[in-house]
Amino acid sequence: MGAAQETLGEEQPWSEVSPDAARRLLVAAVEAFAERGYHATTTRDIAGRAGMSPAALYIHYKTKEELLHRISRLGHDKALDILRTAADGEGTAAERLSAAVRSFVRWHAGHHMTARVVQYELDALGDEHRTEIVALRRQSDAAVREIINDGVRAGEFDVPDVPGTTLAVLSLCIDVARWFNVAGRRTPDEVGALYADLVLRMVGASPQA
Amino acid sequence: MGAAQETLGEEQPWSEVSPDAARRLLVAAVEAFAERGYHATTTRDIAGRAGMSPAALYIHYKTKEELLHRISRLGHDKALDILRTAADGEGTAAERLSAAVRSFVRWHAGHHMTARVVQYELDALGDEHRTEIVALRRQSDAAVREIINDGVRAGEFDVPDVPGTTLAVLSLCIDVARWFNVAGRRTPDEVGALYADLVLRMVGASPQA
DNA sequence: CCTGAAGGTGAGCAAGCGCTTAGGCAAGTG
DNA sequence: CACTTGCCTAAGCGCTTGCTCACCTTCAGG
Repeated sequence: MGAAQETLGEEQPWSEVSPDAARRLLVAAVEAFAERGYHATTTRDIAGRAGMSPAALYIHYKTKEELLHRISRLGHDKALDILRTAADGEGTAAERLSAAVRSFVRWHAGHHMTARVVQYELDALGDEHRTEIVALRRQSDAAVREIINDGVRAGEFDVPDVPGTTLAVLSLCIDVARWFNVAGRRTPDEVGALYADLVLRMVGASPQA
Repeated sequence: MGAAQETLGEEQPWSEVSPDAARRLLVAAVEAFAERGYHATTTRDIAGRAGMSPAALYIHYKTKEELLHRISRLGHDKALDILRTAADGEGTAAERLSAAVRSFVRWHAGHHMTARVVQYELDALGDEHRTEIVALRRQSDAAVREIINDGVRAGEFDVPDVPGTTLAVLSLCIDVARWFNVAGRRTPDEVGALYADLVLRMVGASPQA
């Protein structure tokens, strides 16, 4: 029940965050936000999980909202990077779409705590921070739509409604963060494989691309 | 920005809730919870939207959590009713699955405020109330799995992983409540039709069932 | 050995929270 | 008429919240 066990699925070291105390606070915040939601989490809880006094938080972050923003920004950067890598990769549209869904889903399952905060606490952000993040999300949407459009143009896919299908594919992947449970029966890899297959069916790709 | 405009998409009268003051409070709570989340909503806000003093809330509901529970219970009852009606209906498995997805999605889009509260504020419930609601959700899962199993048995569907696909179908539909926007380009009917088609593809039904 | 920056603490403030209480008013009943 | 009942409010209690402030410790550089 402690932080250590809960974090097993999240081997990511958040290595880009320094100094060490700031990273420990950020990791603690991810856990707390994921478990109870942003608004139900107190700054005392975050500081306590990081083994510090409540005041220590404000040495490294101006406000509680800035902590959320940092998490959201890093998470969206990572998510967008995953999708762009797949979109810009080699291979047929089906192969790239499959790879995109597989790695995107694997990230959402393997880092489901981070992903939950990233995907479901968007409107806890302040106005400026939210518009910044929304811009990143539009880029994610564009990356997926790009692959699907390629597939349609190449005759690989049969998609009557490209924007709608793009939305559905992303929605399907994102919602993994809501239901995925480390104690469940499926590994992130298995869910990724299942979802890649389902998405190829959604776009009408010939089976087993 | 007032309550009236926001509620346009939700013509549902919550007719099962009486007396009138209790219903007004419940509608106000749905709006507030959907916009800001359960924890970020204050009892003063709810009472204010209903045109009452903060104390009036406690004449009709014991706690703020009881309000959430009532909303969640009514919403889950409605959602389960939609799925069971489709599952128990006439026609091929493809027709029943299509009808289930279409009406389930239409409800999530048309009542997206209620649905958002119902689907995304589950762990704000107290322990007892949550287990009660989780039981209802398992029944929803069973209803969808039943249709898919029927289709597989009849040779209509090609589904390698029935539990996983069931989960994905429900997940896809539920997430509509997160992104659907009344100001957006799509009507609930259009989203329902699109999603019914996508789901039939996911289960490998022959096109246009 | 002194100094100043960096990183931490304990105590606590102002504001806002969920919820309670005492009491008021209108309608229905003997 | 008196009295009860149902619904509502004004005031406010006890507590928690995000955040601040005065102060302490550690340690590198001159």
